[in-house]
Amino acid sequence: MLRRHDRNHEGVALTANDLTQRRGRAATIADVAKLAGVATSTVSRALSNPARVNHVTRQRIEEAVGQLGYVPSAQARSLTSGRTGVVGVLVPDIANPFYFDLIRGAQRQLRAAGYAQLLLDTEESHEIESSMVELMLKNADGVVLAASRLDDETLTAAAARQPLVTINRDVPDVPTVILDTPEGMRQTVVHLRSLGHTRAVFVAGPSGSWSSARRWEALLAAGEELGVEMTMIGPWAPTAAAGSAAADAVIASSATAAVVFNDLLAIGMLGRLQERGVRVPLDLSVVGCDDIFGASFCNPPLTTVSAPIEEAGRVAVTMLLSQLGSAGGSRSRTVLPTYLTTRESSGPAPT
Amino acid sequence: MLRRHDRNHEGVALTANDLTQRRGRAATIADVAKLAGVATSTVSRALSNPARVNHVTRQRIEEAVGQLGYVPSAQARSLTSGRTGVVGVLVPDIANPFYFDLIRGAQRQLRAAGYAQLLLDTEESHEIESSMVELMLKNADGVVLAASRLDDETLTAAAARQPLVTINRDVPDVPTVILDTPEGMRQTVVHLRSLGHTRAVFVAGPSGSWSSARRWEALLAAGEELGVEMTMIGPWAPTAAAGSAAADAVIASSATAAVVFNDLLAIGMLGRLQERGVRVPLDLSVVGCDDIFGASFCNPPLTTVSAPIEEAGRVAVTMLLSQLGSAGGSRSRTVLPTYLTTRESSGPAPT
DNA sequence: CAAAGAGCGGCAAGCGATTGCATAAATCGT
DNA sequence: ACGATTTATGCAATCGCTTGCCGCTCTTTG
Repeated sequence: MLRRHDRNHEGVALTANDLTQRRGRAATIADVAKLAGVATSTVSRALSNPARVNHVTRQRIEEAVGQLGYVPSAQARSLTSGRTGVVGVLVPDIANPFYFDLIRGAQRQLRAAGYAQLLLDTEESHEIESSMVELMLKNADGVVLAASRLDDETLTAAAARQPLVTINRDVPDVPTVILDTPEGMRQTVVHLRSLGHTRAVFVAGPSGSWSSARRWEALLAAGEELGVEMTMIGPWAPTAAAGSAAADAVIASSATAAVVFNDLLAIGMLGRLQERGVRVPLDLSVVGCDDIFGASFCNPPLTTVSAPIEEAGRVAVTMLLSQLGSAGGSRSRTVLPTYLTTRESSGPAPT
Repeated sequence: MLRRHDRNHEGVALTANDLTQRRGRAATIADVAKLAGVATSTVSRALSNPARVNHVTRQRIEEAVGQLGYVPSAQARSLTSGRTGVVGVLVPDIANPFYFDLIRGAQRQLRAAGYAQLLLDTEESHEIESSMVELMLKNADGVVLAASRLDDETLTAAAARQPLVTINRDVPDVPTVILDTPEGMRQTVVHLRSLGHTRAVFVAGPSGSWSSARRWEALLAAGEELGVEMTMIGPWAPTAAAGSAAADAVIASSATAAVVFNDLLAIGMLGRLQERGVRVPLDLSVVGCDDIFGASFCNPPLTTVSAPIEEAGRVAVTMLLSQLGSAGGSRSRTVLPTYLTTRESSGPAPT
């Protein structure tokens, strides 16, 4: 009894003190323990495993937590638990709308699972990406790599050391979610052919891009099969600004249709084409890829290969989390379908 | 001599062992120390304060680091140092293009200073935002709050406890960067008046939005001064989807011009207006706000109030970092200018 | 040549939490 | 009524790293 009384007494004293915001640092678990008159271990348990602690004690602790505005330090916690509660999401360029939806999808899923998203921009750089992946090894529970620039071995090695999922990058032994743009590309060629086009040009993305290479392959194959002569120009950076240069190059070619690496580039081209007096789709058909924000309301609205980007982000995270939970052994390759969305930037080939 | 030899010997043995990736967990500072034959403290210093360690020793340590692929744990490091190297950036909706540039600006500046960006989506929710701010208190070195939904007291209290900068939210004692949209709004009214408009409607944003309220105030004042009758409709969510409903409401009004809370909403309206056969700008002028990605190439290109959003992100981070460095006492309120960018969605009032 | 530095490196005490083990009290079984 | 459980809590080690303080070895210096 006496002891209990003492505790309360002490508690009251502390309360007054602490409610003035304890000049200095934030409350620690020790402060809570002292206020509640228990050991830190009890506080810890009350918070993470309530069943292990007596009803009354827990209540006292909760009250103390409230009074002090105590928030456990994720840092300290992760030190012992080994888990950080953070997942790194690496994208080549946050400003690219393509990644917006991806980021959002990932964020949604992550939030739902109680994880925080550490968003990192690799600035399209191999080196930055590499060092960031290295960093995440110790400082995140897992990594989602969108459109990685790393080579196969590095990727495989990284995946062996930590939970990792790539998006749009297919390497053996590395879990991945793929947007099946080749199928979309095939549909594109079918579409163009049916409109009478026989000479088309592929406006390529960055030279290191896995996606760009895949798209070109698919285009080439479909073109051969369907009788559309495909040529490639590029590479270009996947930005609207690069679109101007690309537009000029397309005009210089003799193609009647341009299949563009992605919508950003395509939208950039649209502006320049208008400047140069090229009417889309009358003089030239333009098909983009990704169906990003903006593709539906640009002028003219862009025919493009639609991809379930947000879903890709969600799925990637889900795969990652399943890796985290059960040690390995879940599906490790997901292919998401894409399809052509025809809008007004494609039309009959000029005669 | 003998001791030194022993160390080397031990080192060699370890090397062979460790190069096989030490089945199990990643290398710690202790592993490096052992391999290099020094104490952990020396390794720590070699890494964070090279001058404090002998040239030769340092080299040996660096070699060990390389062999083991050692990466310091940010968690453990932040435990002692108190700094996490992370800055939380809270935005209401990552999928809103307005925030893209802001995020990018913040990211750039953060990277340059060696910080990581923890991007959090508050989903336009007061509660989520509040709990996230609380979380950041312990788990980040500072917070950037974009378009906060929190009330003044909460914000003031939070700012008193941790480095914090708001964007587009002006509260006494809270460092902030403001996009001076009222000035842009004034310019908008001048522009519309000069085109002959005398009845305009303001399409309001979310009800809790500080920015929306400021814009309306400015519009009202300028309207009164310049002889433009302003009315307000709304509120609407700041999304393209909400634009349809807003468009219908605008059509129902008798206004000849609509000033829209932001571009997302405005772009959404454009589509619906076209559907309803309302020609922009012939029948109705539309002015947006923010000049986001898409505003320049939608149909018609949007007249809008341009704001240096990316710069706002950069400035916010800079202010935050200066708070972190020198304990307080730097400029705490930055106003960034905005101006009207006229494109094709505004024109003479219908007669 | 002894005293005083300067340069280097080690020891050990934390940082804030988690957790296996131990202990004490309460409950149970027979 | 007493040993066996069960329940509730405390103790202390530990996670990986930083840092103040101490001590040893050489140089300088008067």
